[in-house]
Amino acid sequence: MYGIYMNRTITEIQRNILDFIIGEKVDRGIPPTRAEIAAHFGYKNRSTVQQHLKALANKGLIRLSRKISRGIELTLEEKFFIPRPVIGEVAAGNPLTIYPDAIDTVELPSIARMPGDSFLLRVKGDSLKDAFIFSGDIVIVNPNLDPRNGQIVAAVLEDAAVVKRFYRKGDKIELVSENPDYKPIIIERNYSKFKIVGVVIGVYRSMGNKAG
Amino acid sequence: MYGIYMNRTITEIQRNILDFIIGEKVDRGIPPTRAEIAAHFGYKNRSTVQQHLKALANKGLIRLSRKISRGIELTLEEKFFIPRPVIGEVAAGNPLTIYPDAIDTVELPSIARMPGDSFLLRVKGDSLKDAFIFSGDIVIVNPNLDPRNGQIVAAVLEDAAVVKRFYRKGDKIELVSENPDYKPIIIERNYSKFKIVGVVIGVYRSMGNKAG
DNA sequence: ATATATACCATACATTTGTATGGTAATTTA
DNA sequence: TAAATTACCATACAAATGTATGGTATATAT
Repeated sequence: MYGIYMNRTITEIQRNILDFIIGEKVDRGIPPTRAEIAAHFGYKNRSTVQQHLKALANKGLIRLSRKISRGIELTLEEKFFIPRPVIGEVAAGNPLTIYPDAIDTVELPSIARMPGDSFLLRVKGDSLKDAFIFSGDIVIVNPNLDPRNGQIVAAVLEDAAVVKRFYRKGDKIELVSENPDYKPIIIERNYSKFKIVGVVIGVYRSMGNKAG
Repeated sequence: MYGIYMNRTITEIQRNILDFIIGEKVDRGIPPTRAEIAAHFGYKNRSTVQQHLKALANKGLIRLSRKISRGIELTLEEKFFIPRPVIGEVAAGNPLTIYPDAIDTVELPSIARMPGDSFLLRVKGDSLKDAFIFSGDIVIVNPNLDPRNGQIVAAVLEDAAVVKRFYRKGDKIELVSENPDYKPIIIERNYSKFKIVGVVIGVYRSMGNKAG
């Protein structure tokens, strides 16, 4: 509509720079300066970076606030959604296999700033429906927390992953579904093929276009 | 107003500066510089700001990255949660009044980066429970979208706010609860005290400590 | 009474930062 | 073939930035 035709394809170098900017925003909380980008990629001056940034801006992927340090805004998906890898699907009902690589990406709101080592899992199954977690929801898992009784955790059990409520009972660990259709999983103390992956600290559900 | 002297508590001025930093991070995506803070509060130089920042850093509320522009890190809640104002409570059941100021803050994951003009509402009531939105959930409202039939919207009706499913039927707009206990609200075409606030694009629920 | 925290001001300075201009070279597009 | 685009380089500069020092004044704590 507006005379300028936007070429949306970006080069590999531009892609790498964009990824670096996103990574810095996510991990450090602030976008990088030209100098920081140049240092990261080994450029000897900032002009090279500036040209790549202008290219990215022309293609509509970022917006540069003039004269503002670190003034790089992401315009991905109308500035609102950022693709995040979903590293696996996790059974709220019966265990499902975790895939070695990310199975998918989900468009989390740019709200969805993940801290360094947290990750996302998509829930399959309905065993947690009484905890208001449903099939298709994205759970945010923090691997740095020790689970307390009653919290919902993600755990790996024989190369499969589950999301269930956690209870420690003496020597044993009990993983309980909220849904009475599923029986608790009881893990003995010295069972080796079991590992708590992290604590579910949040649930996100996109309301997309679908009705409900 | 000069408060009670206490080493660990922060003063009102420090609180205001902290709020401004959080707001800038949330709204603009980047923390402010000393100069920007000074301009906002009417200080004539940056040294005043620097002293307040040092006070905040001494009290553990922020961390200052030396020589890094905009290098203000929030250390709230282990860097993971950021308080966001909840501008009102919204009835999924019957309308509730919107308060002139933020009624509360909710600790969204720092994941929770909101775009400039989107906002959060906490849902009260159970009229949307069949859409899996429950009392206490935080809905993310994008005011820049035009609602389509079947989408869940936030609307203001005579100074109260509701979250309901939207249907346009000829001249009328129908706001439907998922829960059959509540009757649809029907708005005539030229009814002036009605306004669509935005489309609910996501739901976030923190899993806190509680077992629920 | 003395030390400390708060709350502003002014001045100063070495770096950093965004930005511009101009150059070389390879590649892609029209 | 000509014109862009991409991908680097070097140099330059005004403005912005973090930071420090020192001053004045008030309020609080020991």
